[in-house]
Amino acid sequence: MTSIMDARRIEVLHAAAELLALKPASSLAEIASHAGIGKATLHRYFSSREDLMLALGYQALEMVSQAIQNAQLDQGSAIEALTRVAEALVPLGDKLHFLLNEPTVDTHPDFKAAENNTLEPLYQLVQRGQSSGELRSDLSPTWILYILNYALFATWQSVHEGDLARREAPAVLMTTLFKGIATR
Amino acid sequence: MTSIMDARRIEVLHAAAELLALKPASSLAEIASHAGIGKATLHRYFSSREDLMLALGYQALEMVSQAIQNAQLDQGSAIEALTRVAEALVPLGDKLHFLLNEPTVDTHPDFKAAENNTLEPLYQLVQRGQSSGELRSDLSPTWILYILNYALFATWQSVHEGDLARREAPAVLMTTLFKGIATR
DNA sequence: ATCAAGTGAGACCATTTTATCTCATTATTG
DNA sequence: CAATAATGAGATAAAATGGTCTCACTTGAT
Repeated sequence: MTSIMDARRIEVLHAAAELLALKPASSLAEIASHAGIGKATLHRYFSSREDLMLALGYQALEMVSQAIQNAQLDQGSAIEALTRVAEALVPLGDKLHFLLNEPTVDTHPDFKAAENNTLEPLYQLVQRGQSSGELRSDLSPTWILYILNYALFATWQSVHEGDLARREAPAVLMTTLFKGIATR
Repeated sequence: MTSIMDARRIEVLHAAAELLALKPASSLAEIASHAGIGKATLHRYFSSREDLMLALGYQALEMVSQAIQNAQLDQGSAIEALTRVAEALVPLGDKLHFLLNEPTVDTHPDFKAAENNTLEPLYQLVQRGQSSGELRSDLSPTWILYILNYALFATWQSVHEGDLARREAPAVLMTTLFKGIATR
């Protein structure tokens, strides 16, 4: 009973994320319509807009978490591991895009903590890269994660805008991130 | 008469940009209040919300344009020139931040053109850097401008969040951008 | 000092959006 | 097949917001 509802909720969340990526100011009516359900049903799943947004946020975190697990961060060099995560994350742009803009989500107290929690493995990966000498040690891990995050957004936007081919996007992202834009 | 009103308008715009950077969904009442004026007066300056947002966008472009002119892009190496622009742009974070999220502004037809227009010198600077061999030629200038833009946002956010000292922000930004996060 | 212009506070209306509720219809389950 | 649960469409209320207007008050120019 709840399991089937959970499955349905997830479908709705994906539809919502998809629409919000295109139009961040979508109303609940639009979201329901885009998900192929009625307003009433949407409210049965998520009691308020904030509730929906929060669920959306946690779902996004869950997807990132999955990507991180699949990437097997402890295998191979730190750079290889980072590349694997990035490659897994780039296609998720649509579903993660709203995380940047939506104030509802990142002002919520618990959410920040959850976010830090799921990003923790990445943090440790960066530290491993610094210890092994692969990554610059004169940059703080926090800053490196920041720039990784925003570079991902740049990639998504660029692909969405048509300035960057989807196939080569991850490679361009990684070489830019690792080697920079200057010739050595 | 109009000149004094123009001056007042500009003050209001700065206050509005400041507030919107903190809370992108601010109502007109909040904006007016934060600017220290009444709702009615705000409407006397800007006849509608869209009007205000657009003025905000053009003001932001104007500030960027000024920064570009002051940076004397044709002087010295491309890297030096880029560094000068970035240093000028970093402190303007608050005023430019909303440019990323606000749909009102970047969907407007004329605005995109104006934006491309004021960014044109930067585009040429990047091309100069590629010709002189300072910047990688296997990256498209468009992509380089994208990543520069988002790296700036990362810097603003990072400074705002307290993770990066304002003084060293430009240097960190530029070395990350030019040399990347990997050890050569 | 006087007069005109501009301003602020808030009432007011129209519109949009969230949220609740009802009810007929459809699925589901036993 | 029958009973029960879930759904969709829409009516409705409640809240928020954009935009207009009035009016008393301040400011500044003459």
